[in-house]
Amino acid sequence: MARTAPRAEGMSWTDPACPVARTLDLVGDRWSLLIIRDAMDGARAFTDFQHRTGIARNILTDRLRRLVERGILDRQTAPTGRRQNYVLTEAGRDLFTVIVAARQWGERHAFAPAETHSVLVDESGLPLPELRPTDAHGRPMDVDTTSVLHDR
Amino acid sequence: MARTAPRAEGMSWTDPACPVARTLDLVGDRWSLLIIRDAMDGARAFTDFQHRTGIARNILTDRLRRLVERGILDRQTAPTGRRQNYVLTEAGRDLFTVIVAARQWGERHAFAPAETHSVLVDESGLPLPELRPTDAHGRPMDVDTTSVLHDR
DNA sequence: CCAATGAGTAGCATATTGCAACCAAAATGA
DNA sequence: TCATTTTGGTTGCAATATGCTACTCATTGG
Repeated sequence: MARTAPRAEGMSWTDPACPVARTLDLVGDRWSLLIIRDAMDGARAFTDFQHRTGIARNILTDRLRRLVERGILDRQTAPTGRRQNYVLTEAGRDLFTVIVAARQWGERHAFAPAETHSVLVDESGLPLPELRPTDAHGRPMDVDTTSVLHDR
Repeated sequence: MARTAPRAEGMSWTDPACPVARTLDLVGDRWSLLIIRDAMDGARAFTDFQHRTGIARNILTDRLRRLVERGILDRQTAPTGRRQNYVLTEAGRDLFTVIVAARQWGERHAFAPAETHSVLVDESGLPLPELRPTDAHGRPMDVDTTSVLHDR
């Protein structure tokens, strides 16, 4: 599989050298990650996404088209004819880690102690442990034990 | 430290039960995560953020204010007088995992093979290994080996 | 046949962003 | 000392993006 930058022509990057900025250019709007979240949770059809997110339909049309262009969703016309299915590509499925990180941060910081929320569980029903960046030896890393090399 | 939902009054959640949606409501706009990225990389002053991101100044003013309101940045007036410093709170620093996940996805999927990009390294200069969600026993998890419990 | 569903489009109103100019206090520097 | 620059904004206006409502047009299901 050829690995190419999925930049639909005409698109320009906010900060061409920064992977964080590129990711945000591709999926960093108000709705894209929620659409991807729902795709991961089984949504396939246009109306699935519309009902789960509550997004305006013209915007949904546009976001689905952009996500397809950008190689994150694949649009397949169902054999039955008119129905369209939007399924995650490999790049889309790989956003799982980003979604999990966002989910876990939200659980820790965006809920009052008494509030309940949905939970991500493994096949035996246990919640996933918290993601943690580490160095090559498995030692936990954070903001002040890492740095960004801006050259090369 | 009291753990309260940082919802500045008047704010309403896109999907109150979903931690992903709440995270996006708090930092999911075009600029907030880039501001946080720069804060993690040493930016403190208004003009630091303005130069690194290239964001319009009125929007920067607004985003900094919102991030402070939402408990992600702390605004401190430097002893010297006029200068303001925006520093990450504990919740802000905890977004490290989200930034790392976004960065690594971008490295994998938003660059052509020949392109170069900045790199996140540990104290000995080695790039951080890739984050991977696992279950309680350390087995790698992905989209189809997990599910979201919407109740509770 | 008739109603409902799926996947959109079109037109308009509102909200959000971006740009350029302006401003005042503090620090700098000649 | 006194002008200039830096810092951290604010204001007004233009350009974009988003959302709401109504309309299509082809299938399905009964």
